[in-house]
Amino acid sequence: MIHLLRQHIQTRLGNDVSGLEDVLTTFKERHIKRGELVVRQGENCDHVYYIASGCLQVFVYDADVNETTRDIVIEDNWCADLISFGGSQPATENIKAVEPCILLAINRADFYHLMQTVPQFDKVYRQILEASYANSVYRINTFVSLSALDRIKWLMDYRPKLMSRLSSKLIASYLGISQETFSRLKAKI
Amino acid sequence: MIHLLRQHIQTRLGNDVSGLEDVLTTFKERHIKRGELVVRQGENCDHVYYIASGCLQVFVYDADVNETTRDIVIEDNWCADLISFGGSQPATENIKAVEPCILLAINRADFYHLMQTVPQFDKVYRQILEASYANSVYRINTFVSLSALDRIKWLMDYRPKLMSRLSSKLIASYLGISQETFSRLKAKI
DNA sequence: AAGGGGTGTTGACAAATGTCAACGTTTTAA
DNA sequence: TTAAAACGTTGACATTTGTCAACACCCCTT
Repeated sequence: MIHLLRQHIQTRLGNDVSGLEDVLTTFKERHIKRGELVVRQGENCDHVYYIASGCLQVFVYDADVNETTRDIVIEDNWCADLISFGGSQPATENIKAVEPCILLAINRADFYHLMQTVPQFDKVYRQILEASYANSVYRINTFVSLSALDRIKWLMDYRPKLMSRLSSKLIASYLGISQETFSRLKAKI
Repeated sequence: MIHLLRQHIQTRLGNDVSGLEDVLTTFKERHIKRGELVVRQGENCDHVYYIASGCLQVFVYDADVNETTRDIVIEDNWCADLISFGGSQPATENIKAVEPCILLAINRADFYHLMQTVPQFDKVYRQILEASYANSVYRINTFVSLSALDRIKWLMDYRPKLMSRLSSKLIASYLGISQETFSRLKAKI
C-alpha cells in the first residue's frame, strides 16, 4: 500500500522529492476491522495515519452518550487527533473505522525525526494541516449559516461520495441532526 | 506596536530567534476604524494580520443576507483568510473590525520571502495554522454535540471575555442562534 | 435639547427539529 | 441457517428555536 502514499506525496510535491523513500519506509501498515477504535478519548494520539483504503469517523460523545461526528475522512487523506499528536496531550476525540481500513501509520518520534532530516517532509505536514483547517472552516460555515435541509444539500453537492457509501445514522450525526429528521428531510429533496 | 509582536513570537519560540528583527520590520502598522472591512469576500486576501489591539469578526452572509460569524479573534492573535492567502484564491469570507483595531500586516510576497530566508519563521506560520485549526475543532464539536443553551454556557466557560465585551447580536451570530433566542436563554442561566 | 438609528428584551405565534414508539428490513454473529 | 441486533422509516407529539412586532433604552449626531 506504500505506493499509494508515494503517489499522494508526489502529486503534491513533485516527482523529485529528496528523501522520499526514507519517508515511506518509516510508515507501518495497519489493518483495522470495521468498528475498531484507532484513537480513544483520553489516551495519547501518538501516530498520524494516512488512509490507504477505508473510512474513519472522528467523534465525541454528547451529554446523552450519543456519538457526535466532528469529521469523516476517506482514503487518500490524513487523519489523527493533531492537537493531541502535536502537543503530546490526551486526545479529546475518538477515531473509529467505519469501514475496514488499511492505514499507514507514523509515530511521533519518527515524525519529528523526518521533520528535521528530510527538508521536504515539513511541507507534507503543513499540507495536512492546511487541508484539515480548510475543511473545518467550510464545516463551521455550514453550521452557522445553513438550516438542516441546506446542510444536507451542501453535503450532496460537495461530498456526494459520503452520502452513498455511509449509513444514514452516521451522516445524520455528521450533520448535527437526529436520524429521524435526516430521514424525513431526505424525502423532501 | 511592534513590541507586542516581538513578545508574542519570543513567548513561543524563545528569546534567541535569529532574524527576528528582520521579521518585525517587514510588518506594517494599520489602524482600522470600528465597522471597517479588512477583507472582503470575493477579493484576494493577500495579507496576514497580527492583532495588536482590538477585535475582528470573520463572517459570511446566509441566504437572507444576515452576517453569520465563523470566528471572532481578539488581540494577540492572528487573523486572515488563510485559504485565500495560501492559495491566492478569492476570499470566501469577510473580516470586519468590530472594535477600533491596530493591526500589524505582512503581505504575501514578504511572507514567503521570510519563509525562505528566516529558518524560524515557518514555525511561526505553523503555530498560526495549528492554533486556528485547534480552535475550529472545538468549535465544530460545540455545534454537533451541544444545544444552544449549552453552547452559551460553553462560551461563558471558555471565552468569557467575549461575552462581556461584544454585543449580544454578534455573540448570537457566533453561536449560530437568533438574537432573541440568545436573549431568552441568557435569562435562564 | 431633540430626533434617529441601532440594540436588547419580551410576547405571540409559526416553523423546525427532537423524542419516543412501532414496525419491517437488513446486517451481524453464533 | 437462524436468531438477535442494528438500521431506516413513519406517526404522534413535545420541545426548541425562529420570526415578526412592539417598545424601552442608549448612543450618536445635529
